[in-house]
Amino acid sequence: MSGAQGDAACGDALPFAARGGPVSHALSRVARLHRIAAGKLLRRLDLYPGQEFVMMRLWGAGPVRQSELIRGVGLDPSTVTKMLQRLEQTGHVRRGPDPSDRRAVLVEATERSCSLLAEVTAAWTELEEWSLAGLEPGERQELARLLGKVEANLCVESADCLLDREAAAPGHPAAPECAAEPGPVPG
Amino acid sequence: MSGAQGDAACGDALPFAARGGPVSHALSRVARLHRIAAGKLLRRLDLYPGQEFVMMRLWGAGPVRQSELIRGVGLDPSTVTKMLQRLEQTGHVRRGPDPSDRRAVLVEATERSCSLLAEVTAAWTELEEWSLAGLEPGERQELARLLGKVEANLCVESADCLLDREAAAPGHPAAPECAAEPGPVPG
DNA sequence: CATTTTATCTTGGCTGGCCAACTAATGCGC
DNA sequence: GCGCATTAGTTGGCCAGCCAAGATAAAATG
Repeated sequence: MSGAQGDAACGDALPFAARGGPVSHALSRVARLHRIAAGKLLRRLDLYPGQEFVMMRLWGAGPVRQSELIRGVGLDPSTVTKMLQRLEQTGHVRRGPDPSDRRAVLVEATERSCSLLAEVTAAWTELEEWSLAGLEPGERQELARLLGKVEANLCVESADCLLDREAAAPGHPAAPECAAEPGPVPG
Repeated sequence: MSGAQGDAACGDALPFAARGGPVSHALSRVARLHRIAAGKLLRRLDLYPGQEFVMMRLWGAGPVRQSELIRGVGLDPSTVTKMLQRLEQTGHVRRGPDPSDRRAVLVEATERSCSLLAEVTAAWTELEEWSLAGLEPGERQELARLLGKVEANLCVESADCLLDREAAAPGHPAAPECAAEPGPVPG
């Protein structure tokens, strides 16, 4: 500090929301709050925010190539690698080599993790309902639609985005619980 | 892996978008893409995504108490501390003790950083326009409104959110460039 | 005045997430 | 067969961001 340089109030206090763009700014804040809320819900499930997306991809699918998983969640490969290392360490995930391609890695959810499926789904539902409280069905749909357009816009440049991966695939009833064949778990 | 344990496909492949909630999921993806896009724009300005918000608070204000800054951006104090340490190291920010309260720290933008104001503002505008391409004015407004509602919803529980901090503060014309009076710096 | 409470940072530790650079295995072309 | 590009994953480095715990200084309280 030491005063010798004079302060640097460049221009004075704009309303803040008026510079740049209200939507971008609101988006950042909402996303942060949303993530924090998700974190609180996931905490008791021994999951960190972000891991849910990976697990959701694994539940409901058998062993999956890591590359496919990466494409699915749309994150950086290194991010997924580290996340999987942690998920493996916490026992939510099992990894192994792919016999048909020795550089690939197969990933699958552990049986233990299956017990979380329902809870994570519930948490998501709760969070969704929470976030959208007071919004009418039409508004929710509109919000989803607008977010979709924004995502499409941002996608064009970002290069690595999913977009239209499961847009099709209509209503599976699908048991929310771990309904799959339990498969013999050797003692 | 080794197949001996039986796979753990809990339930089968839901449409994914159908579980939890489409908005929450879309929100996460959009936020991520948005942040990446912001990062690309900020990169050349020697800023990392997130720092913009802090700098925006500093530009347009003289020396600010760190605690006030923290309240303003709504982040964790430790986050802001570290961010400021880096911003100080990169010369964007200057910090010094508050003579009137020796545990407080005063923060201000450096003159050097002032040259970024316009560029950051431009980047935000560009990003905003980019994200919202193809959306009509009505849609943009609607999106902002809906995001606002969601933020309000998430705010109630999050405890540390801003919301209505500068809702007041009417139109400062305010030069977008470093216009401020050089003013005496304490110390 | 002494004690306790509160406010203001700071540090350490951990995750998510990115990029850049690297290894290893597969494929393709010659 | 040999060599080169592509693909798959990993590692290291860095930053944002959180929480929990600690150090100081100010304020409240006895």
